[in-house]
Amino acid sequence: MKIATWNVNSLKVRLPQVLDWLASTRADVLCLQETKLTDDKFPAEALAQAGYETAFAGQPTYNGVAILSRRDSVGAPASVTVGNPLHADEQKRLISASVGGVRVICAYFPNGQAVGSDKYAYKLGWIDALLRWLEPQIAAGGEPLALLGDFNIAPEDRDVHDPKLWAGQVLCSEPERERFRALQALGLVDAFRLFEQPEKSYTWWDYRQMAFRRNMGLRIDHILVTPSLRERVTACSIDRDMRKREQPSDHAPVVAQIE
DNA sequence: ATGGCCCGTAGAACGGGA
Repeated sequence: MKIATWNVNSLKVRLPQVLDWLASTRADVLCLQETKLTDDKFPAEALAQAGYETAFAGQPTYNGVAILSRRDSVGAPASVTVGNPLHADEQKRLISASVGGVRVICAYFPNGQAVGSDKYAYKLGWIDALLRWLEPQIAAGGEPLALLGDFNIAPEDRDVHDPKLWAGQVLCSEPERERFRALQALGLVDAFRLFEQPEKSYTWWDYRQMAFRRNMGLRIDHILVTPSLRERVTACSIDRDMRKREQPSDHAPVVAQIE
C-alpha cells in the first residue's frame, strides 16, 4: 500500500497535477492540505472518475484538508471524523479516516507566522491539543495509525537548508521542535528517517529567490507511523518532480510504501 | 538592498503562506 501527503496550495489550481500524480503513482491513499475550497466546490466527481473516493473538510480561502483513497484497492474512507474533539477550532486542519486497515490522520498544522505572535501561540496550542487527542489512541494500540501532513516544523537542523539563518525562527524554533519530539515520544516514528536519504532533502521551497533551483528548502511535510506500522514501511521518499512543473505547489509530495 | 512569489478574494490591493 502506498500512502502519501501533499500540500497542494489550492486544489482548484492543482487538480490537473493531482490527477496526473495519482495516475502515475497509483497511490492508495493521498492526504491533501490547503485545498482552499468549500465543500460544495470540492472536485469529488473528477476524483471519483479517476478511481478515488474522498473525504474532505474545507472553508473559504484558507486551510482545507482531504483524504483520497483508491476505490479498487483500499475502498472508500471509513469512520471519517473532522477536527479534534478536544479542541474547538473553526479552521479546517484535521480529517481522519480508516483506510486499508490504517487509521489515517491528515493534518495541516498552523504556520505560526512569527515566533511570539498570536498565530504562533495558536500553533503551539493546536499541537498540544493534537498530542492530548492522539496519546490515548496510540496507547490503546488498536488500529495502526499514520499521521500525515504539513507539520510546518523542520524537526532538526539537517532538515533546513541554512540552519543558521533559520535558527530560532518559526518552523524551526525549539518549542515547535519540542512538540515534534513529543509526537515521537507517543511512539510515532518519522518514516522518512527510517531509511538512508540524500543529504539536503526538503519538501518545501519558497516561490521566491529561485529557492527550488538553489535547493533552499525545508523538510516540513512528514509521515509519522505507530510501531506496528513502522515494521511494514519499506520505503519513504519525497517526489521532487512535482515541484519542477509549471505552476507547481510550493510543497512536494511525500510517499511511504507499506507492505 | 532584508524583498523578490503565488493564491484567494476581490473587482484594487491585501492577508496569508513559510
